[in-house]
Amino acid sequence: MLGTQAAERLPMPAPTPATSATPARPIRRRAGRPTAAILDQDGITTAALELISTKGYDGLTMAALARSLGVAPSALYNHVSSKDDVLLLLEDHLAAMVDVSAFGVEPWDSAVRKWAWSYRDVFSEHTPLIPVIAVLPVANAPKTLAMYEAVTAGFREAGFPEEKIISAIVALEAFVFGAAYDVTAPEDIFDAGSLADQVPNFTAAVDRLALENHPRPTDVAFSLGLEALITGFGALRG
Amino acid sequence: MLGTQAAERLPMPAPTPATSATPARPIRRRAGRPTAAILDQDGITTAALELISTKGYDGLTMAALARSLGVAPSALYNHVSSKDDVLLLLEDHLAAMVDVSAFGVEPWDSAVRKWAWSYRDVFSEHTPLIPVIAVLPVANAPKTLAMYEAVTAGFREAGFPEEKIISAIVALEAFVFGAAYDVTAPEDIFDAGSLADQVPNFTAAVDRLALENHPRPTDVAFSLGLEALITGFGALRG
DNA sequence: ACCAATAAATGAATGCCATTCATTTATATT
DNA sequence: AATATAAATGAATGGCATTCATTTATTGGT
Repeated sequence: MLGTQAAERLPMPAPTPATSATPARPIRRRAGRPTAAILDQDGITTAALELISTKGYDGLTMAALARSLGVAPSALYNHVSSKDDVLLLLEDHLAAMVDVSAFGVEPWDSAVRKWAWSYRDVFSEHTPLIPVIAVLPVANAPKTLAMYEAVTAGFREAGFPEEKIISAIVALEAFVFGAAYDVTAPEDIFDAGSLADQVPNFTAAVDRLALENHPRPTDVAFSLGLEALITGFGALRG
Repeated sequence: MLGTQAAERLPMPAPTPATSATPARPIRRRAGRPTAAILDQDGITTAALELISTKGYDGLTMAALARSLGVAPSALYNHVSSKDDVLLLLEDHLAAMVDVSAFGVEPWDSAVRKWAWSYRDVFSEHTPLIPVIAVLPVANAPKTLAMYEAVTAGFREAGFPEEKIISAIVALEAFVFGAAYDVTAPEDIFDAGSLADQVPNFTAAVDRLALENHPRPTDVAFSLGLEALITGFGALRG
């Protein structure tokens, strides 16, 4: 789907008739306004996601992005103001993938649970966006705003005191973002190595957790914290 | 101009390692092993912190760091393997500033409270380190390890079930890191701007919180979440 | 139907960045 | 005394985001 969309935007033959069926890279297009616009923000977002999924965030450079779209790097700047702007587009796209469907339908606690888990899952694959989100005014991210609206409405309907709704969402979000980082941590992150004998309590606790043989320790920690937050916040409802 | 080191233009003498009697403004040092080593990891860490406090993390470049120490950029690589290595040194230095003194002295809940608040306060000034911490094996960070040891011991002494200690700490840490980002957010981050009428519940909740007129909304959210976590985890103690 | 303005592309800079490398030389080791 | 090592220098290297002058097809006004 991604490749298809990008390919459809490629002008087939402009100066020299191209015989190749799949001109993935080096079409030489002459400068000047093309018959139809090649780029737009949706296409850039889609191409960026595709690039990230294959090359990771290290591979997301303006040059690589332009190349995947069959365009010169400078052409991108007619549609985004900076690379941060691209990250903003990505963030808003991903916000729309977070599951808020249970709010107003299921009980408050299970709606929060679904939201938080999906929120964490979506952004654990995109942690480089988190520093951007933290500083991003929501006014520039309509889908993110829509997510907040759904969650806020769910809290209100559940009888949450109005003046605490935003604080509770912010706290849950903080936990979600931190937990998203935790997902990316290497398995042996808590291996103390040669210093193990200097931290006996810590080493024992790490070993003890390993004995439980959980498939994903990060999920255990997330569940533990999330349930505590849900229980604590649930008590605030009137 | 490119070749001449800018040490002469330094407005203030660089913080030099205690072991070095090197003049603050070396005019032109010839290549080769100096009488006494100019650089070491402590000096690099101190200079990096100073640089960050004046120029921010954007100003923390290997070139700027070298300049503040009065050496060539390449000299740094005799003492650190990469810029990420510098960030690691910073992280470990900061971990030692986190307050774990209450564990084993005060009741468990107030010890956790003090730890979490100071942890957040320390790293809210250093959020660019958070992505590094998340992937950093603790074996390379002795002071960080010492912090974990103190916290783990405190949990055990408080009667926390051994197999849940690490998960609880990980969850608390996730919340702390996320909250550290939140501290850096601009005040008007939740201003929906022209889209306000499309998100009435959200806008109302934001306005309602503003009515409370708290000095720092971020602190209200942090307190709300932290107290829920402390209450929830406290119930796990045997 | 012309003509000016605009939008959207090109490619060639620009300047910054982390990192590497050959070289130098004072000190430490044998 | 000879040699090895540690720690510095300065000159690349390659990658990066971004800017700018230029080109040209389309649009909108008269």
